[in-house]
Amino acid sequence: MKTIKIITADDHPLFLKGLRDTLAEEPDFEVIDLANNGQQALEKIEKWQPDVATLDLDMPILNGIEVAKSILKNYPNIKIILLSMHKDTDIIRAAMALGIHGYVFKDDAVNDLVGAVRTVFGGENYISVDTNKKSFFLNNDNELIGELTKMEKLILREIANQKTTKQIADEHFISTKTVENHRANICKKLNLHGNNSLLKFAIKVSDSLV
Amino acid sequence: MKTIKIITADDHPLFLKGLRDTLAEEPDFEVIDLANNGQQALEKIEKWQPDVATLDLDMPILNGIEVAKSILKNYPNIKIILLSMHKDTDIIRAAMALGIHGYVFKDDAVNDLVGAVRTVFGGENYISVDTNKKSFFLNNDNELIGELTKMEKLILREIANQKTTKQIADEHFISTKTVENHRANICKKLNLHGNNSLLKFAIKVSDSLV
DNA sequence: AAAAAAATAGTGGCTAACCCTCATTTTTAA
DNA sequence: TTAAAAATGAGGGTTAGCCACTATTTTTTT
Repeated sequence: MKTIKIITADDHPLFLKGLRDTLAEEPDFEVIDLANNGQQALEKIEKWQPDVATLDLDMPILNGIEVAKSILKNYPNIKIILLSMHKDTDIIRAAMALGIHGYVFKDDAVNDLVGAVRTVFGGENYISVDTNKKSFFLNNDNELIGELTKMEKLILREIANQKTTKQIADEHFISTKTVENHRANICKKLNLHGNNSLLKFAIKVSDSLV
Repeated sequence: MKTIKIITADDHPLFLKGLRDTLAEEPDFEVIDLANNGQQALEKIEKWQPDVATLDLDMPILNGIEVAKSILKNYPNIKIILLSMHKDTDIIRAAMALGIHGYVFKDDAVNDLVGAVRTVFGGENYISVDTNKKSFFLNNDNELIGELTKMEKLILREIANQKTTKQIADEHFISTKTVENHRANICKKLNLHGNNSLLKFAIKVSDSLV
């Protein structure tokens, strides 16, 4: 039986140990290397070419999304599972839109991770949520953030960085009205409505905006 | 040789597993029970009367500080080690002032926890020293949050959950004006000014709100 | 070169959040 | 059992973001 080669990255040593031990309990899994941050994860994944990489979302230097982007682009055969504290639909949607294969909540990791590794290794996607929610995500074809233009992404990042419309306008030498138009267009594309909805969204997905 | 009896509490199963495994590797340590939240921790500590209890700071129902207070008051012989993500000097100072015996950063837990258990069991206090780690974890948001009243914390949580003033008012059967007053008082206590500053803050620290 | 998309800028209206002040009742603590 | 703290409620004002339009210039694509 072929073993599934895995590389695991997390910046909390104890969590990393827990992940490694959980995975190592499976006889057909082989944790070939570990990483403490995104940069190291990228290097080790490129060096070892594992079957599956499990990446923490919040890591120093490079976060999980940034590592995933690079891997997905250069090594499309390597399956990526993202681990996160956040059970946030918007972040999950953004991650899956990037082409990440699995999304596991850290709270559920001890139960779900082994299944997630087998699932993505088999070529399917895995999201650890209640089944009713799962179907919603898998059927959702909206690429959302991916549909934004360069300027719209820039402004979304600025909003996530707590900038006001006026600040953004001043710093980029454009009219506040232009910024407002971009805001409106972003809201339309992302189906956001109501008071401060864009600000809320921007802050929530700020990890995913690179 | 007498074994050191330990109870460990953490709301993240994988972290809890990591802690248990780390402690269980020591031949003279005995992890007699585990807990997933503060309430359970309190019950199990009272039931088993361990030598040492390691408590996560951020746990649902009761946080580590609250559990520690109760234990220290009723069972002064049980040693308490607090585990936290936050390298916040004010929190550490507050914890040690309460009479807590050890304070270990989760980042360093895999290296420091065994030593911490031996040290506090021997009757001394233990604080895991900041090695070369990232200083951006040092923020005083949590200290400020501690000064909020129950109602203010509740409303801050609701704001972090994307609720509007009207929604909060309706769901708790109080006037929107009351909610607005609480918002204003929270802003004062936290030194927040300007448009949507409270919303931004609430979303930012939503992980720390227990 | 023409068409499409993106970036630019504006008018005007609306609402939620912020900000200040004040007052009453309830709960907690000294 | 008082005094302090917390929770409740309100008036009145400012502002930033949302919303629905229209319109010109620049860039990209076909």
